[in-house]
Amino acid sequence: MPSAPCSEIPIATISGVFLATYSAAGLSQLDFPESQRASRRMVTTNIPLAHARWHRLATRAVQAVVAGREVTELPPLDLTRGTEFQQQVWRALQKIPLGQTRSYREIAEMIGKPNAVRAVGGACGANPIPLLIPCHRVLAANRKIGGFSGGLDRKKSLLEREGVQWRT
DNA sequence: CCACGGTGGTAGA
DNA sequence: TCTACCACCGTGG
Repeated sequence: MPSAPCSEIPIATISGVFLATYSAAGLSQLDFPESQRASRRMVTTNIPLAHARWHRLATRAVQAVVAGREVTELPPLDLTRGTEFQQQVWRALQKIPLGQTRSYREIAEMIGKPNAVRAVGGACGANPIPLLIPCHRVLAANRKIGGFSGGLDRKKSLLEREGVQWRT
């Protein structure tokens, strides 16, 4: 029995070609078009049926977020690569509705660690599935843009499409 | 250990 | 408002 390999499959959007990675448990990673990983992508052949099914959902979901539309259905997300703390943060991020934002402090409070504010920032930066785990909807407490590992320009355009305002 | 963040709150100019 | 300074805490080396 071959151990289940990961599939890497591109997702074409109006903002470039992302790269989705699937494990046996679900979507495990999403890379930005300009990332090394996305540009060096190998074409995965013999894609398992489960991965193909998840990919259809992931494709629609990524295209929706990029366009500022509501996500209807997500594939299962495999977050097991993260630490316990990171997984808590990532789950909290998933609760932020389209068009809304939270501060790093509010996320820290949501997971019951009100003082772990900076660590929350770190966990956001380690988010393996940006867009679908909407770390772009986290702003600084003063309502300024904050940071974004995928590039601030991308964060800004995502927020713009969702109709979110921030302070310059 | 130590150093480093996608922070936040305070103080003073 | 802007700057400087520091407490805070999870990660990775």
